[in-house]
Amino acid sequence: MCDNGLVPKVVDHEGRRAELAVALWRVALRDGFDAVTVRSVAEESAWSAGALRHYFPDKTTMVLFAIDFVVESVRRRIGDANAAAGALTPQLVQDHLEQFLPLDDERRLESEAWFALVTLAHRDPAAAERRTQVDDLIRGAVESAVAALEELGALGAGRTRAAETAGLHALLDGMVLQLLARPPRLSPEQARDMLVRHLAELRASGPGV
Amino acid sequence: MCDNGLVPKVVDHEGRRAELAVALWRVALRDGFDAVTVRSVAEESAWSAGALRHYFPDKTTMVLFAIDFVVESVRRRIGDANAAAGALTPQLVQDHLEQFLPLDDERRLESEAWFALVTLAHRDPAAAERRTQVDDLIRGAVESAVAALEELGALGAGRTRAAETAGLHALLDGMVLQLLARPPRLSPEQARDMLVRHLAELRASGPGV
DNA sequence: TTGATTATGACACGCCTGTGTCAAAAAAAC
DNA sequence: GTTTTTTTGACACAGGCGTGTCATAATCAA
Repeated sequence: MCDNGLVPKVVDHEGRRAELAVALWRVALRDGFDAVTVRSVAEESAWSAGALRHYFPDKTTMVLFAIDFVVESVRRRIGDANAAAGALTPQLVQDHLEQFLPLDDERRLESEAWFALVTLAHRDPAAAERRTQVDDLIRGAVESAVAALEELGALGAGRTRAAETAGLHALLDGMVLQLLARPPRLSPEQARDMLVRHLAELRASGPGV
Repeated sequence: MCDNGLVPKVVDHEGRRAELAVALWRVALRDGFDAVTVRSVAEESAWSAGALRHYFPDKTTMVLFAIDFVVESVRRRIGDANAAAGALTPQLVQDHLEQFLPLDDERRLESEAWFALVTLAHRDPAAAERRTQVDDLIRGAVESAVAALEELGALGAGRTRAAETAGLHALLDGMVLQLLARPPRLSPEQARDMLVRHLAELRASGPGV
């Protein structure tokens, strides 16, 4: 393309995409996910609608990128926390699991993104596949939390890692849903309490032992 | 209007509305809730789009009616089961709670309706109010289940009705979400097991006792 | 049969959507 | 300044949406 040595204007495509993703989530959180259109994101980001097409071939790609963008930030945060973690303690496990609950603005955005993905997955096969990946990510984090409890000797007799992971995962999903509801059906304090109680529960022997 | 004693043609409005609601859910289950439009419901019900306006002033009213239609059928089914119930047993409590899980086609429709309501409530205040009512209905049913366990002496020491109700409600919501996922993250058998285990858990003493 | 009254549904209007097109602006090497 | 390439964004198009309008069909008492 540049056989003659001329160098064209270059822009940071990835950076621009990230900027657009942020604008998209601003719209989604303010006006609801259905208000996310090519035009609304364009206006929010102060660019023209046509310009968006130079970074995303279509709307679906844009939305999925925005979702991946958030998922990646969650992954990074969790990774950082793991790296910075000192001695394994029950409190650490609790903190680890709380990363998936919308207990502050940052995590509320992430939970909203998760919910948007769940909704989207209901009609779009591509989004459904993405949802499975995200669910696997959460499932893995929950499983490692349960494994940590086991290592700490905080997993009661008669409890299997698989069963407790599945149960805890379902509980977390439900809690997110109720924390996200407007008006909220669960306060952050109640949610934390619920998690504390559940982890304490896992300390005792399982049912039928 | 009928001063001269003439009686115009009469139709069963409520029956027609019910028929349209059924058609709406057929569309929603087959093509996704976003495929529900005035035109698609009209085609599904083999009526003209304009005809629908004679039974619902607008689309929102139609959708909310369809949701209420399902909620009412749930309420009726639960009420019938309660009336027909014999002696209070743990199995009865289990059955009662399973009514809220999408374990067969009928209850899958109901759960889909619930999920559609949750989604809708995210953007529409009227739907949000409806969602609160439905959540209260579920919450009440869960609470009465916990109360039944207490009566049966199947609620361990150190467990409060409020806390266990909230926890069980969140767990159920999460289970529904995972049962509804495609591909399902939870099989009906796993879901039933999870519920059995949770109820058995409630039999034991609570954490910290 | 007739006439009053409602039920019905075809049609069109305006809006918003995603998405192509294409001329103009911008940037960097010469 | 000139030239070449990429970036940019205004514009238009087709399609689907919710929702009004209004002539026609259907119904039943007289």
